[in-house]
Amino acid sequence: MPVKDCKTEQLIKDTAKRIFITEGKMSATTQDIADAAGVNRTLLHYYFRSRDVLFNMVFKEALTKLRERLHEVLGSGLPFKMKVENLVNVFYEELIKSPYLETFIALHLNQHPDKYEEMFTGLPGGKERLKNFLKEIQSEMEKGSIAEMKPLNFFINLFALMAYPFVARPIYLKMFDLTDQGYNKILLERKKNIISMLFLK
Amino acid sequence: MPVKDCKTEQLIKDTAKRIFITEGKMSATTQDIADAAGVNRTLLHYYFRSRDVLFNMVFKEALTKLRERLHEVLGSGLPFKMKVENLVNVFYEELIKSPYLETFIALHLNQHPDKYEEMFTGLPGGKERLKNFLKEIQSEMEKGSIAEMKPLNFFINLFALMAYPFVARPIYLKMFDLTDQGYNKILLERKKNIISMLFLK
DNA sequence: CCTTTGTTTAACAATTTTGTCAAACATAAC
DNA sequence: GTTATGTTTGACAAAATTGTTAAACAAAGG
Repeated sequence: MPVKDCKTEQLIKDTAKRIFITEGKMSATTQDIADAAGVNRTLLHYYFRSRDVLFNMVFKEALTKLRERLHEVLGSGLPFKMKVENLVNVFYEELIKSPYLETFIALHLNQHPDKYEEMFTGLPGGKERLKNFLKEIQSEMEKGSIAEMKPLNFFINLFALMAYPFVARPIYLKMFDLTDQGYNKILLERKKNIISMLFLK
Repeated sequence: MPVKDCKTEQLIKDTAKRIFITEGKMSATTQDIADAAGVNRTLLHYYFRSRDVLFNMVFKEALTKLRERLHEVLGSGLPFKMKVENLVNVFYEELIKSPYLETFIALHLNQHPDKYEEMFTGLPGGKERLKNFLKEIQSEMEKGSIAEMKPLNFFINLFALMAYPFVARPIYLKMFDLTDQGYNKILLERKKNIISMLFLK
C-alpha cells in the first residue's frame, strides 16, 4: 500500500496562504488557487472538503504563528527597549511573509464578531503578558525613556508604524512613483526610524 | 410627465458606500445592498447597470473626495505645524465616515495595478503639492522642529498613526476587551498624541 | 499478477450571484 | 381620461462558483 503523500495537500495550503495573505486576494476562488498550485480543483475538495475549511485553516495557522512569536517576545524577560526591538524584528519577519494578515484579521473579526474567540484566548497567559507589557510601558514612561501617553496608545503607535506601511505599499508605489525594490529599502530603513520615533533616546 | 426622482438612486449609492467602505464588507452582493437599502435588487441594475459600475463609482467618489480635501490642506499655505494639524483633522473626519477606504484602495490597487491611473493623476498640481510638502518636511528638519529622517518616512509615519487604528479597531476591541465607545475615545485622544509623536516641540 | 489504498481526473449537479425583460405602476402634462 | 415618461416589480436567463461522484490511475504488498 502506498504511504500517505501530503505533498499535494501542503502545496495547496501553501498556495492558498500565499494568495490569501501574501498577495491579499481574499476573494480568490477555488479555481484561482488550484490554477496557482497547478493542480486539479477537485483536489482542493478532496483534501479540505470546502473552500471555507481551507480558508479558515490558512487564517488560523497564520494568526496562531504570529501570536506565538509575539507571545514569546513579550515573555522574554529582556530589558524594555530590547524587547521592543525584538518585537519589530519578529513582526517584520512575519509581515514580509504575510503583509495582509492583519487586514485579513481586521476584516474578518469585523464581519464575524464572535467567530474567532479561541484564537484570541488560545495561548495560556496571553492576556497576562499583554497586560504586563502595558505595565512595562507605564514604568518606562515614569523612567522618562518614552513620552507620556496612555500605554495603550504607545502600543497602538508601535503596531501602526510597523504594520501600516506593508498594507499601504500599493498606494505609495503609485503616489511617489516608487519601485518595489525602492519601497523595500524604505521599509527596512524604517526599522530604526520606528525605534527612534518611540523612544526619547 | 414625472420629474426624474433620484432619491432611490442616491439611497442605493449611499447604502453601497456605507456597506463597502464604512462597514468594510467589500464582497457584499447586490442582494445585500438592495436589502440594506430596502429596495428591489433590480433597481440596482436599473440605475447602475452592474454591480461593478456601482462598486467603482463608490470607490472613485470616496477617493476623489478624500484627495480633494487633502489637496486643499496641502495647498493652504499655512505654517507647517498647523498644516499637519489640519491634515489630521480632515483625515480623521473622512476616516470616521470611511474607515476602510484606505484598505479598500490598497487592496484594489494591488489587484488591478494599472486600472486606477486617472484617480492619482486627476487633480492638476497634485504631484507638485505632494513634492512641495516633502520639501517643507525637509526644511522643518533643518529648522529642528521635527526629527531627522527621510521626508517620505515622516509622511508615512503621519498616515500610519492616523489610519491604522481605524482599520485595526476590531483587533483592539477583542485584544483589550474594549467597547466601541471606549475605543472612539482613544481615537480622539490620539489626535494630540499623533502631533506630539511627530514634532519635537 | 492481483489486491489494496490512496491519488487524480473529468463529468456532472447544486448553489449563489449577476444580469435581463416585459409587464405593472405612478404621476405629471395634455 | 389619456398619454408620456420614468419607476418598480417578479419571473426568468446566464454566468460564476462550489461541491459531488464515479471511474481511471499509481504504487506498494502479498
